[in-house]
Amino acid sequence: MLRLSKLTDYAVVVLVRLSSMDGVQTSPGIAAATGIPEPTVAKVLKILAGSDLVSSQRGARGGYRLNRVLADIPVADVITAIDGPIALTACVDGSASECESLCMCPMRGRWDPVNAAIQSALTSISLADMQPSTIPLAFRMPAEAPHVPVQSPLRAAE
Amino acid sequence: MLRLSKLTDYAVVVLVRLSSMDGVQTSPGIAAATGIPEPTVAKVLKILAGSDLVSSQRGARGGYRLNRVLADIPVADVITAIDGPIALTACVDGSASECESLCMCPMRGRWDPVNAAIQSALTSISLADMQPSTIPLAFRMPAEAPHVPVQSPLRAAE
DNA sequence: TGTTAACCGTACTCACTCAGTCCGGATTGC
DNA sequence: GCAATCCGGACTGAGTGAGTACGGTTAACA
Repeated sequence: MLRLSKLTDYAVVVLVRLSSMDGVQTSPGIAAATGIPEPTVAKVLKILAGSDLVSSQRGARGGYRLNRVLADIPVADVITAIDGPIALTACVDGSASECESLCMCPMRGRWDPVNAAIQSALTSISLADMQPSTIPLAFRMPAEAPHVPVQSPLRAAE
Repeated sequence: MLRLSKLTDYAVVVLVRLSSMDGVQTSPGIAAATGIPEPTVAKVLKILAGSDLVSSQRGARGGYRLNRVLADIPVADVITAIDGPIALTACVDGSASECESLCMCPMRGRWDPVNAAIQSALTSISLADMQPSTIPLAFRMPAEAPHVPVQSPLRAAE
């Protein structure tokens, strides 16, 4: 499975939550609203603040505020902020030190078109496209509901 | 970083190597040619055989043989064979048991368009596109990579 | 000015996953 | 029968990431 870190998933949840209310929101408040552990929310917000996706306000009555509207935040930005540059293999980003020891690697640079395709796919989708309003079913999922994931176009890949 | 398992990387190398010669090839031979440890090559080939990408022939003078030409093998097939279904988050594939304990997750199903975009991107690229001779220069990633791929590294594998 | 509420930064631990290895068995050609 | 090769499973060590804890800093407010 192409793996995305859990923190990235959390980041999207947090950003969507931030956009749902005006003014600043505290990390405990977001944690309570989303069900994500509070220290984890704080961790995610801190990283996002470092990438200028949100801005922080310290002190009493402080909190976090979204810097841009959701439609202006491509998914690629969130993934890059949390996980670092989007690259499927170590060969593509800067950290190819390991590969240098294996100089006969015949795939050097071959993943570039794949990475480029994924990069452009992720850039073309904004967080607004992932908002509940566009797929109105899932925001309030009753606890007893049998877990029926929204039908995924990816099931064909199995 | 969007993570792809090393085995998938190896699988591409192995498949390209298989396509470069007629007849069956043994895993020790492929290991020697690619520099990948032999048990790992065997592991990759076994998985690929289970996905009908290659066929195996047991016994003396046995080995592995490519079932299709490279142009008929999309990258998505290789990734699916090695890593399982292409899905960025556990919510999308079947293994969402963990998510059931967190029923207020507002992102349920939201990753579907992202996964679909990546799936189509990966399906549109075949292994033949990753072969050394076929990469158009314009496809190279300009960003943040002082690491210029070695030209035609596949020769080293022959 | 002191208290309080919130962010900030770092370090730590635990658990999980994956790459790589090993071994015995089955199959096939000579 | 022997040798070469694939087959299948189990095991281990390393790496990584999620989550936690704690003390410090900043700013609003009474």
